Amino acid sequence: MNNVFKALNDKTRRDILELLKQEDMTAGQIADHFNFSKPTISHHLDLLKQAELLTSVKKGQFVFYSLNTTVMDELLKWMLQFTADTLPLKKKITPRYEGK
Amino acid sequence: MNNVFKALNDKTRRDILELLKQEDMTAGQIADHFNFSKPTISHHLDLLKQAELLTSVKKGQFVFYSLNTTVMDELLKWMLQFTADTLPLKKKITPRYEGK
DNA sequence: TATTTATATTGAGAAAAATAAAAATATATC
DNA sequence: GATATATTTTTATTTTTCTCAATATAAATA
Repeated sequence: MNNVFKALNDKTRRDILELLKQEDMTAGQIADHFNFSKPTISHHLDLLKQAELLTSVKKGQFVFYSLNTTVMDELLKWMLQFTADTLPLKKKITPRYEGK
Repeated sequence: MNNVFKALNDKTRRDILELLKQEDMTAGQIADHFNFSKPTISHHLDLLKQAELLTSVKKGQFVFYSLNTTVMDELLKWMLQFTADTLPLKKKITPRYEGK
């Protein structure tokens, strides 16, 4: 769980995800969209893979990256506990102390 | 947006959110749930506030913290673009290269 | 009123972790 | 063998996390 937030806690990595939303791409193609060196992008891709937000398949000399939506689905579930609709039973302590 | 992931990228801070899911609590009550010093928890609370995941109200000598669900709602929306259901139009490049 | 007690935050500094890039390495293609 | 693609390793810098000490503010009490 921690790995996911760590992976998402970076604009470049979120942009990579947005890129791959449209189509699968090679590491090189992805790197071409950014002003970072290829090793840097490679590192970002690695973090996204560690978080299982991406999968990769090697085809010859290329490595194709694809979105893996299952982790996002899990994250979504986690997040749903904190939405307004899911918290109607919440005890509100604060009002009790408002008298003073 | 970046602040939210930064704030969520820590187990302690996520645990704080889970605590406040049940009821509002003072900084001290929150700190009592962890094996960290009060200043440490205070810093975590500050980060959560910066990310607008929490609100705080001072009542006398106490500071009550509450969940703020609106940011989670926004995050949820962002995340929905990456779920399987939302990506049916995706161009799949990979298969094209599978021949070799 | 002055002083003590309770709650909470702020700031300084140290240890640990993350970030970015260059250089080196690995692997596949021509 | 030479070239292209991609990752790994190394290194320097920055950021994060944590605690201690000090500060701020409110409440209780002598």
